[in-house]
Amino acid sequence: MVTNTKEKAVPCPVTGMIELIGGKWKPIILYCLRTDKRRFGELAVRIPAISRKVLTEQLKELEADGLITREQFNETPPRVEYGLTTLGKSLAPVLSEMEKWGMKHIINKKKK
Amino acid sequence: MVTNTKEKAVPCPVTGMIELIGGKWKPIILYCLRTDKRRFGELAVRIPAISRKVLTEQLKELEADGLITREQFNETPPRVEYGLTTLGKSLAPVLSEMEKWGMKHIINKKKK
DNA sequence: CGTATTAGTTACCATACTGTTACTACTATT
DNA sequence: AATAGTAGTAACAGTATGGTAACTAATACG
Repeated sequence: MVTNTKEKAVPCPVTGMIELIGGKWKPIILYCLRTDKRRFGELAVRIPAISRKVLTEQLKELEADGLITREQFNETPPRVEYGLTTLGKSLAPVLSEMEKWGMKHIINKKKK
Repeated sequence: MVTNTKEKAVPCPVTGMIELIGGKWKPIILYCLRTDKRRFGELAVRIPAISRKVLTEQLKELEADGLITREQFNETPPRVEYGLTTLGKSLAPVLSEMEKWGMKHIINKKKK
């Protein structure tokens, strides 16, 4: 975004943020991981609307962007745990504000 | 999102929020309107990467969702001003957190 | 032996999203 | 008379995103 039309374009911090977590699912996945590490199957249960394929893709992207960690245990059946990196944890205030807003303006309205 | 796997699915506040402002452009548009009302052309200049068609669409959706107002002046050449509604203004803390995060973790990293 | 479990992958398809180009109406300016 | 400016719209095209179903490996259980 250009913040001053008379000067050069300035990279917008909001734009940069959207590029990282802008997907339909990423904020939800991060929100789901905010307190604990979770296994792939756990995430799938907690976010029922997402397909496993898309969940895999989103997790890969989040890992590539350094927001989450992936820990694989070579057991049978296999076990994988996802958790937040320091960078991922630093998103907490953002997610928390989103949660607050959603609680106030969406959840309450639906009850009417 | 299901917040407790043993009970029924609970609507996730983050999910609801994403549905409203989850697009690639909506947070940026709202961020752009956070301080002042702006004309269509102004928005187009400040967000150069968006096409006019998509800008029109996104503005319509935001208006339909009650987040922004549209004021049309029947002059020649025509003038239209967009601004935030009370609901739109209530998003300020969310956008502000996004801005802070972006400043810290994206803008600074690019300078390296 | 047949089935269940976990965390995926692969192939294929449908829809959503985004972009480009050209066009509108009306007036002021050159 | 031609051009510029505003805020779009219409038609069309391409890309991105998301979904389904079938399949994998290794072991445990009945």
